[in-house]
Amino acid sequence: MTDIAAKTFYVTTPIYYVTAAPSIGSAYTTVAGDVLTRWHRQRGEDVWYLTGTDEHGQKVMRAAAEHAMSPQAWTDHLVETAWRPVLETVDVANDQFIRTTDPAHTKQVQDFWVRVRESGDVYEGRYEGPYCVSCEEFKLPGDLVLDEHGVEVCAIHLTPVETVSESNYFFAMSRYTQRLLDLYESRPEFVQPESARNEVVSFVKQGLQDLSISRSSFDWGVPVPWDSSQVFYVWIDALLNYATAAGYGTDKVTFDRRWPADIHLVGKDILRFHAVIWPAMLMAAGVDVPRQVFAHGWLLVGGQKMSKSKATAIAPEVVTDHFGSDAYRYYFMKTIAFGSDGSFSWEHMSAVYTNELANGLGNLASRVTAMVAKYFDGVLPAPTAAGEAEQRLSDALTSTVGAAESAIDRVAISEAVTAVADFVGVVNAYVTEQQPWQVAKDDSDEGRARLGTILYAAAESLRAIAVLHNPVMPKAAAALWDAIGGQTVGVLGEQPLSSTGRWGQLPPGARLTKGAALFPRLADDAEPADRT
RNA sequence: GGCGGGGUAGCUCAGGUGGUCAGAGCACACGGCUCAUAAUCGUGGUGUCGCGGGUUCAAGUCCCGCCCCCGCUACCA
Repeated sequence: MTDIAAKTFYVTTPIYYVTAAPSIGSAYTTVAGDVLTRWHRQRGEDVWYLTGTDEHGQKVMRAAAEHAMSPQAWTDHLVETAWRPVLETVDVANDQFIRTTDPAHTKQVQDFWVRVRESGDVYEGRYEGPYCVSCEEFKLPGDLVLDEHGVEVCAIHLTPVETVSESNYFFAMSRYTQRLLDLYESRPEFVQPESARNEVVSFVKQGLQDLSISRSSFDWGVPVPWDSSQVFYVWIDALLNYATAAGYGTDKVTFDRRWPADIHLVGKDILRFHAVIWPAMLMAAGVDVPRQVFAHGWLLVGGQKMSKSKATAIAPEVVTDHFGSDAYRYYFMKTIAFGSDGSFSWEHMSAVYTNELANGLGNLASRVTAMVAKYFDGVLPAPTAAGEAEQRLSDALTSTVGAAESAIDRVAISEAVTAVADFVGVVNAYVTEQQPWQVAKDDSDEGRARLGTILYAAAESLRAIAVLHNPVMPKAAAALWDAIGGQTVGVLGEQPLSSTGRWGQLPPGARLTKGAALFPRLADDAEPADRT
């Protein structure tokens, strides 16, 4: 990790829009990024994990007004009471938290666009669209409904909309249509998964229009430096966070090392901004585009997309209060194929917790440490009588590590977690088949040797499981590491994943302790009535 | 309307290029074991693979038509 030449890995979450508090959906994205972060970090890479908040724009202004607060006071409040705390709720180890209201960011946004303007890709034009006088804002086609006379009216006020135009600055994005198509073509991994890539390509193939990048109808945004009557359109400011956070324009050495970002994790609702507008902006400024934009799916609750307006949004702490952060992370990472939509239900989560964590991993750790305590006074015996069964176990571990590592490389997080979970099952079966409690009845040297070998193999397997699960369940992995005397091997977080499969790392003589249950059985599995 | 994804066991889902592809996990049933968090291990699946045609010796797997669900089809984020 101190190797200066270590491979770098820069991963980002979206900058979350602070109109409300985080739900399990945003925490899902953040956890995914955290798992990738911890995984790559444990490979010895120089990882940087960025998350943060998007705080400008009309909607934030409006949300603030509804709470009788200034936009700045509102975002300060929400960031400090909700968005930063949720990182702890789901146990995320980000390196940086950027707010788009940070002066360091806004300054670079301005410089960036001055540069693009000087290169000739920004021009003044007029934005024209349907405008509702009562709402005092431009409307989108979807915001309009037809009245009984077939006239388009504002869906809120049911009054006719006017066609209004305002003077804005435009980014000549249309010039980048072909370069973007070339990008998607030459680097298929740029947008993933495949379904997301298809949508982006078909969208861009229609031909891109230029993008209005400033607004003059409100002032909660980054001021346009060459025209004080305008602020930048929120996305045009927000997307730049990924670069400004990495030192764009301020710290060349750092920026050159981190950029381009290895992966931007985004929900599929904001895919286009990241896969079309963002690379076009970077091209215009002569900056490398990121290596990958990965769109994950929706969290479905009761078969429907979770939604705040439908009151189906669930606060992460409602789940973690009951199941804990490790189980939260495990559940979402393992049961949902990353990139696909996924179902969440309290019942399913309870089942997964009980079967896989309490009865599976937790109980395995419990039975192994209990037997080492019972038969060897807590001191790990040497494996002096290893045979075919141990070889098979060791082989299973090797293939588990290989499968998990390759899955992470494909951002197939659930496959990686599943591989490790399956190995837990293999170890449980090994213990049951070897029947150490029967072997323990044999007091001969051979019997003792065999018993010691079985328990060693089981403990050594737990060692690997702790290392492999560490990126996903840091707290439980640490507790397990502690229980098997892992400190005799080293610091858990510094165990290289690549060599986890090397058998025999836990030294005989290590002290094992049966501590508290890793995942206690949960008595009351009823879903809290108030989930928001 | 166009484009893309999907409709497979009670539930959640796997099933490139057609022939052990009719599967996994959960749930359920039975059996074993007793070290362990009443945990664990083993065994058990006769499902019209959305509907109707077609191609083929052989089709969830290819072709045609149809039904249903979801996403995208640009400046809310």
